[in-house]
Amino acid sequence: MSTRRDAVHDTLRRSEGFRSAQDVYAEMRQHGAKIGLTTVYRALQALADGGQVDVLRTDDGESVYRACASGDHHHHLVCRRCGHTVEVAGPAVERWAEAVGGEHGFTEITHTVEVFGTCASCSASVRAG
Amino acid sequence: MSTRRDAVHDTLRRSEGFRSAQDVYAEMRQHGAKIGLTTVYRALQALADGGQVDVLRTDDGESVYRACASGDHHHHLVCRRCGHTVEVAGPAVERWAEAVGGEHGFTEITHTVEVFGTCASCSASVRAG
DNA sequence: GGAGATTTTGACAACCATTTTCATTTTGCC
DNA sequence: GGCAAAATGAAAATGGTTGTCAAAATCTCC
Repeated sequence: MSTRRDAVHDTLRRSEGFRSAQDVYAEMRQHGAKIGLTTVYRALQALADGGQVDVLRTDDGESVYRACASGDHHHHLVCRRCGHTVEVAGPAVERWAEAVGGEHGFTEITHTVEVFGTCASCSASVRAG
Repeated sequence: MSTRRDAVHDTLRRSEGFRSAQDVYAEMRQHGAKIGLTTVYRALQALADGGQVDVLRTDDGESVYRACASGDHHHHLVCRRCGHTVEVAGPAVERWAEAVGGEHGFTEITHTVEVFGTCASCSASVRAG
């Protein structure tokens, strides 16, 4: 029903890595879109609730969003310099989390796993400095 | 040097799970401590920087702290109901993170891994109603 | 096509954890 | 004691996010 939500989703899809709400808002305005910050937040939240985008928190507490290729459960390998993100599957980690939880009598196990690093091209440009 | 920082550290040590800064502050005041919120934040930050407490972010963006028994790298199994926390080691996860990063040409790999669940006593009390 | 109900939108204000500011107090040192 | 440096904390500022509410867009039934 909402063109706005789709517009937000599209903007996200065009991005390489995770983007903040403010960021998405700024970009959309720059491209001439008539949309309010409130609506961007609402759209992002709706998309996240519907599982159409992934959310994570930066170190400084900002929520960042990404339209992922895979709808299945997966994790992220994020370049801490340029934000470039690779989706990775980790069956070993899933099993480990379940096992660890089970050992201690925990049920309804969920987990958060994110991997950060410096991607190849960023470490190259740092060396070129 | 600072009695304040120790007091904050002690308060944290007496707690079972992760506590927010506001939380620690409230508790200290309740016990008659003369301390300001600013100082609690500063102490917590210093302790975190020094690796004496672990930090993580709740879903709603609040920072929560915990004085952990182990100074070594470890992860947490947190009860999402009562906050009860178990420290767990996960050599398999460490290796997995390194491997995944390496495969994609990433260097200086770090990772965040947290496991959530409902602990045995909480699921028992839920069943009991 | 249109009146009225319903939903969506967005400018603005409110929230709230966290940080900054800065004047005061405490501490370390001689 | 006296003085400089560090620590403290009350109050104000910050900033991402959420709530409010009136205007605008959309739907619905006739």
